[in-house]
Amino acid sequence: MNVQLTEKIEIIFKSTLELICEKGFHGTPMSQIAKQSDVAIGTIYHYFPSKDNLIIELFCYCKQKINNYIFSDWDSTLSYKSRFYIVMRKFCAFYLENTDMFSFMEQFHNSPYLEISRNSWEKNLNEENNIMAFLYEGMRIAELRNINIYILTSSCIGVATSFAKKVIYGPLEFTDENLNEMIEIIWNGVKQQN
Amino acid sequence: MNVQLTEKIEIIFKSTLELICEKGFHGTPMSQIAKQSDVAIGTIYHYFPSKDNLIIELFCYCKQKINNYIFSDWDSTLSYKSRFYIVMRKFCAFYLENTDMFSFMEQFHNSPYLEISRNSWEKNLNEENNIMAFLYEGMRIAELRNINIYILTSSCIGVATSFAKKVIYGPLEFTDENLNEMIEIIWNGVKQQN
Amino acid sequence: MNVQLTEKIEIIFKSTLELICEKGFHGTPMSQIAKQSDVAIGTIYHYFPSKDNLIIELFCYCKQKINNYIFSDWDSTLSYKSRFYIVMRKFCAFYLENTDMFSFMEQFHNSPYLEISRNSWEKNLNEENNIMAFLYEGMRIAELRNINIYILTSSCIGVATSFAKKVIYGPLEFTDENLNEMIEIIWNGVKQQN
Amino acid sequence: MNVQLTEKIEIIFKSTLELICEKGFHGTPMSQIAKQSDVAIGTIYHYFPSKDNLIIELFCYCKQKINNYIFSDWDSTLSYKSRFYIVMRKFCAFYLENTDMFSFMEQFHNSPYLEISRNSWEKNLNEENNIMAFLYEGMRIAELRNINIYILTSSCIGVATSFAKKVIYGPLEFTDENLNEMIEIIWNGVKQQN
DNA sequence: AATGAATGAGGGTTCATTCAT
DNA sequence: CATGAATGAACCCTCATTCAT
Repeated sequence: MNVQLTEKIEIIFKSTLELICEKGFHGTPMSQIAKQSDVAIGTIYHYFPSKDNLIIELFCYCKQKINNYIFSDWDSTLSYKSRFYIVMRKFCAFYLENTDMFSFMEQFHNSPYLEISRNSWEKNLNEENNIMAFLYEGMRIAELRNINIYILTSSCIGVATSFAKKVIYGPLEFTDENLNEMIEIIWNGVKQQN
Repeated sequence: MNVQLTEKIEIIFKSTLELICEKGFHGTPMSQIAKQSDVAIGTIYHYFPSKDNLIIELFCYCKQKINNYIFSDWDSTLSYKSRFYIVMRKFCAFYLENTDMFSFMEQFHNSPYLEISRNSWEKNLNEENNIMAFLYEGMRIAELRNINIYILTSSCIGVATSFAKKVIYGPLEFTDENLNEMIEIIWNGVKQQN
Repeated sequence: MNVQLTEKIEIIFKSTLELICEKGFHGTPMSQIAKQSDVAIGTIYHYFPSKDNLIIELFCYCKQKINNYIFSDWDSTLSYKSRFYIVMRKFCAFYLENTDMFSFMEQFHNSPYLEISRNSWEKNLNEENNIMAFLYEGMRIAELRNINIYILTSSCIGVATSFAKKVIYGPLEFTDENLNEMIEIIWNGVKQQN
Repeated sequence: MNVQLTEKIEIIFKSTLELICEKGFHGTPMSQIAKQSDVAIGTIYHYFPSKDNLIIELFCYCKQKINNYIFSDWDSTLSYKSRFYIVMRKFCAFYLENTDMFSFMEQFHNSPYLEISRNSWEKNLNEENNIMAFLYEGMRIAELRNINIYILTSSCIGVATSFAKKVIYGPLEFTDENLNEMIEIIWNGVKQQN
């Protein structure tokens, strides 16, 4: 992120998330963000040079949020499998407690913004990178099968994301049982087969 | 689909896919679709009552296409596992040979269009439902673990989709080895554990 | 009128009247006139070179219709006053039985069409001219005050038109009593004062 | 009216009147109103949510204007007949000095706008209501014949309107003599007959 | 005579952005 | 810092008209 996180900016972020979740990127004009945030349009432009920039900064903000959430209270004494379950569970939990962010992130990931803004966030740490590091570790200590890291990351995140989407939009309940089932599937798939 | 598939409409679909893939929904004005299709704007509106409708019809068209692709040449004498691999492989192959459609479908699935248009396509057969039927069969004949169908479908499709995305945008090569690796992960996750 | 009055043309006129009455000139596209008339757009253009022309011809058609209606069954043996009442009564009756035409004529009279098309209809006989002749006669035989003919015509038609409008859109009932009251007002105003 | 009457809005109103008078509602695009007003299109939309709304507000504005004009300098010590002549004379004078408004009002009264917008203006005082009150008074003090109020109002306004139209478009001169003649006609029609 | 698919200029409207206050 | 009136390019869409059949 390139903006200081003042209270006003957090309000703008929050309003933007709500509106984009409900109406999509292009159903969310700056004028409405201003109104919902209870600031003038000019004020938003004081902090963000453009709408695109606001959205990209918001993306970075969300990445940071989930990243912090997943890897807070990290207990490296736990078994790898336990930590794997925790990571996956927290990934889902975060987005299911912050469906606005989930909706936003999914829209962002599937929009031209992603490529336009790659430079802005790629170097930063992000949840995927940290998860990547965690998965590398799993391979190194032979808890995970030794395969292409991108297959590994995309599999874990892909399943978790699909799961979250089914819960949010679809007919899947967010129960411990369902969550564990899902994680088990992917764990069984990626763990070192004996 | 509610439109007859004439040659003109296929051209409009093709142009729309190309443009949306490159520029996104909202970077693709009707005027450009018309130009790329070499028809007048009015002609598009002769077939589709609105841009939204064009996009929704295109979605249905794509669903039908991939569906036909996956389940053509279906050989029910093969083992379930073999057929599972084929379904997954074809799913990926289709989208990697039709990256325009992939990009479009992903954008669509993560946009307000999905809910707006649910009625238009839900009753139709679609690839997910057929895959769903195939997964149901797997559970019935005890080749797959007996779990919530939505966890099952979203896992399979989620992983395959992530895989395709990594190939298209990212650093993953579309080799048989990588493809098999990916399918193996999910197969190991969902197959009946003995 | 410059078109032969075939059955098809009468249907087109009828549809046009209905639509314009309900939606106004510009809420009535040629495509809808075609649909309502159950003919192809091209067919309308076969008979009328343009929409403007259709509307102007329709205007002439309506003028002729009311003209014929008012001056049919003309009994020149009646007293002038009786005939005055008859003319006024028939004027109102026609439009109240043909509110589509009334709405159309009023819109037409207050639109740029009127001037554009003046040449097309001015030379033709029309109800106003006949009424004008009738009022001239009234002055000549000293039944009416001897005043500017345009004040006379516009007064008679102005009152009758306002009356009809109040009946159609407003809170006035079309009873013999009200009708006579209205005619009496204008008759008292224009008759030769003794 | 629902808009504050700033200088800018008055310019927009004035430009709109001029254009609509010359070209009609539908020959007057927003782009031309903007150009004639020397503001950007967006500025008009800043004050009026739509073209329809602009036209309806303009209607209310005109009603207020003529109302104020007719009933300013009201001298209740004058005889009823004198005041009747003044009201009628002012009604005509206003529209003949403001032919743009006359043309606009007539178009409006004969368009679907009238019904669409009835709610917007019906509760407000308006010239017709005040004229109505004045005519009620005339009946109460036995200066006017005791008849249906709607016949009364529509007669007075109908004649005056026809008169103004003949002056503006037709071959009638706006002289005191013609004006008085017209008013006399209607006065003779509505006054208490002795 | 009759059809209706095709055209594209032109309309109403939106909304990211600017800038004077 | 904050405001929000003003801007105008660009969008979606309409509809009178044409013309090949």
